[in-house]
Amino acid sequence: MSSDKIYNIYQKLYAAYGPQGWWPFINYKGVNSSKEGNSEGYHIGEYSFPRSDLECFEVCLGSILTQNTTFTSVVKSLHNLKALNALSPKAIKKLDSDTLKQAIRPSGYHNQKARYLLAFIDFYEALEGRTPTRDELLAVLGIGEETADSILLYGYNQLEFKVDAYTKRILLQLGLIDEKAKYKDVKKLMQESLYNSITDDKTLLIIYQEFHALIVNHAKRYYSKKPYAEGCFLSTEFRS
DNA sequence: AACCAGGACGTGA
DNA sequence: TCACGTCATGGT
Repeated sequence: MSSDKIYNIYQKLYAAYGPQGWWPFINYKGVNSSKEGNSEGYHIGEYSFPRSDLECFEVCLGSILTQNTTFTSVVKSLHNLKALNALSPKAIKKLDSDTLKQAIRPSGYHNQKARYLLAFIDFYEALEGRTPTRDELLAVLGIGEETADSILLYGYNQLEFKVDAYTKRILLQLGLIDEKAKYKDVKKLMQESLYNSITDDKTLLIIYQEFHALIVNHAKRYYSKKPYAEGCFLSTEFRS
């Protein structure tokens, strides 16, 4: 049954790569923060994040900035904002438009992402610390399904599985979904499968957070350049 | 030098 | 609904 396959995939990825320590925070310096391919920000094996409203907001910032871009580019943008002392909602709002655009330029789409950030900040401030619903997030300009789930999963510790292009690509390769599978279809498969395997919500949350990170880690190695799945240990086991 | 990156929106069928 | 063009910089 495919529920078992999904959890089995998680176990194999975890066995191969270990805990990933997402979401990365630019001000976090832990003993385990020197993760392969990344130099900072990851809190491997620690799950009490975000530790403040500012860290929650940083997840939101990063989730928007990382749209269709690598996170290393986002880190540059976040450092630019930090240099402007503008990692808070109020401080970003005070920046003049061109300064903001220049700061986030490394992550691409700086014109529309600047608008997205400002739109989100208005929304975020109106929350006054409350956890947003998924529908509320989706109503904000610039927040689609993946970004909403990213914010909820890593910024607010909500049980919302984050599906990205890599997730679809791997599941398609393994024959667990078809090409026309939509975001909600893939999310439903992941969540229902994991729910059948894990009953404890706290454990489930950690798995949601680690699983997506593990998928990205694995996909960067074997699902970035075609032909996909070359050398992928999942592909040789699950397909057939 | 083409291709892809931790996507979302606007438009017209 | 859905397919398609657009948005932009940076790395391989």
